[in-house]
Amino acid sequence: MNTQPSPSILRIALPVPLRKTFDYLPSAHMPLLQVGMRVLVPFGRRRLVGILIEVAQETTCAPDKLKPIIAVLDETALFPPLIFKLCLWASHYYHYPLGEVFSAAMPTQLRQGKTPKTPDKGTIPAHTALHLTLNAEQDAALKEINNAQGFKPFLLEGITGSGKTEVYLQAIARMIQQNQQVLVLIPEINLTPQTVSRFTARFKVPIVVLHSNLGDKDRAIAWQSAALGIALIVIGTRSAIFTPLPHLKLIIIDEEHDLSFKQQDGFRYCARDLALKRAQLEACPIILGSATPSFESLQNARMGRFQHLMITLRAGNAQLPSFDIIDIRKQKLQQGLSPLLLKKMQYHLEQGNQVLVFINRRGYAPTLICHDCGWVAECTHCDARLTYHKIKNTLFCHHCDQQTRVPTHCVCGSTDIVPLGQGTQRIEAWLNDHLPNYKTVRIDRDSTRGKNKLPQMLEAVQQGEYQILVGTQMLAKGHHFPRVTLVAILDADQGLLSADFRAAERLGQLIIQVAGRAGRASLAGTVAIQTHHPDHPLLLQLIQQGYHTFAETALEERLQAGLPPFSYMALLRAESVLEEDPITFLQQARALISEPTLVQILGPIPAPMQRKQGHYRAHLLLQAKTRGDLQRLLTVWLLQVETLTHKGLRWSVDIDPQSLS
DNA sequence: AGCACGCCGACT
DNA sequence: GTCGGCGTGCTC
Repeated sequence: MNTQPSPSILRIALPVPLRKTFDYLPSAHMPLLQVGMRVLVPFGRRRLVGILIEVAQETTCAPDKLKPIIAVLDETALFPPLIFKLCLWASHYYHYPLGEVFSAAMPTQLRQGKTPKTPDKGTIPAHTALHLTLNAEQDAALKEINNAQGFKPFLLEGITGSGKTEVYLQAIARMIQQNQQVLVLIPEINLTPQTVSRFTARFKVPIVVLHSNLGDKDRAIAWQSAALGIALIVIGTRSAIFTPLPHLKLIIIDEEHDLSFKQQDGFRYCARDLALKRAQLEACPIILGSATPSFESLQNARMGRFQHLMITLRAGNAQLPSFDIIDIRKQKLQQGLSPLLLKKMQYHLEQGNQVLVFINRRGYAPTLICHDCGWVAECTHCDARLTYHKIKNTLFCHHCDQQTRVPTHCVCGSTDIVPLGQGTQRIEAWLNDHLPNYKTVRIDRDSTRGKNKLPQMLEAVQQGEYQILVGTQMLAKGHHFPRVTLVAILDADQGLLSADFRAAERLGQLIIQVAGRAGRASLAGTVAIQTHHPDHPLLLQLIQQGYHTFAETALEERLQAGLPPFSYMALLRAESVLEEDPITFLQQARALISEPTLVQILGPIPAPMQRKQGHYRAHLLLQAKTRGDLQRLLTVWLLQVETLTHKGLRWSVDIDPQSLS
């Protein structure tokens, strides 16, 4: 196509799943234009809000196709240059259409073209700066952070209870004294109340919180308050990484290993990685904090790309928990609990302490089976068994939320249909029956649904209303149970045996995180781990030498196997209601790659759970020794993949996939 | 992704 | 004769 000279061309990124921008003409009365402004444009029969990318002098588009824009929606760029650059970078890195990246980067109301309201200035009372005394390690870490000039990433590895938060707080205090802004990213909504109250109690400065439960209106106001420099501290989940902050001088990623920093659909960005890019653009320090750092971050620290700060002592006089491996081979288990574990539980309960029972499976039983013929209840939309929930006497699919009545008869005519395996509900019920003198509370997604349910339950636990806590992952995240002296991990084997190369890393993180709930204050804690593999070397290393040594060994295995973080992956995912289509599509996509290439291509293969929510899924995995090799291939290849048309087929690229399912 | 246009089956 | 199924194709 010829390049046509033209007076002025407005290049616009639009929220459509196309890897291109669209050119428009200015309208009659045009205010001063800035890149990063929102504009309203005609697009087919619709009107869309887009972002001005460039004012160009020429276009490859046929002149008769060009339409004038309808309106300019901002007086100044909604995306200041730095966030603009971050979005451009993210679009390239994650191979996601630029207009959709911008769309994801702003609050819903602004996406809809509404004008942001100017928030109140907010009163800024004098700082309070009542700090706790730091121990030598905390103090050394803080000094390093305070001395940082320009872009500088820190990995703050501190065991649970070591007072990482106090280090953050004092680093923040210094920034806000100078009227600078700080961005704090946290993993989960559940953590928000505790973290926020800890910050608000300490700092008498405007703080805004950005999380998914915020209404559209409140979110837009909070965002604007940050963008105008009114809020000095911004605490948010994943998407807060895109908030403009004119005086940003420090970024903190708390629990940096947490998977929720990676968006698992659509624009599959990792907020932790974007935060590193942002800190680089902002030329400011960034702290990645965790008791159980991701292997990626540990490797970055080993390579000297991150400065590694370690806190190995617990704050105060709190003692570290001790670990007990319970060999459950040949043991007679009662609802997954071994006699030895029960004995331990009873002992701790008799001492007047609390016990936490961790099982990563909600519901009553993960399977419902016919005792006469072996039939099991399966989801009609997924390749998965249905989980029996006794409380609602219903079968649920945990992958698509399908809900089914519990059958009274099997197809074979038998009425002997029984639950198989254990979930939180079953353990809870069994403990209520067998330890009736102690009150059990169940904490999982089902029991904590509803506003304030979780905080209320946690409060009741603190008050000592319950002696036994049964729950899932939720229990591993951030909440402190000072009176818990025994943590029981009912089944460590799944993590040891899984085919996923990240399973060991996840298990190590989980065990250490759950263990961190116990043994606070002056009460020593014990962690009991039930397993059929009591001699597993990684498990032994984890409990005998700690997470760090465990991770070093596991990283060595990754190196030998050429797996991340020693190689880089991209996953092309495809799904369709037709069984053959995803594989066919991926075969065609693969054929578009001119081999030989430095990128290793694996597949296509059916996804681990081939059918999910009525869709058949398949994967094509790309792996390379360097990011550059992978990125170069993706950039040209995906434009070709985009031209493949398949009715009803949906595909997406996942850069640095965290889960290969 | 929307939202058209477009060409084949059962309804007033 | 029309309403409507979703297959294909375009959007500056």
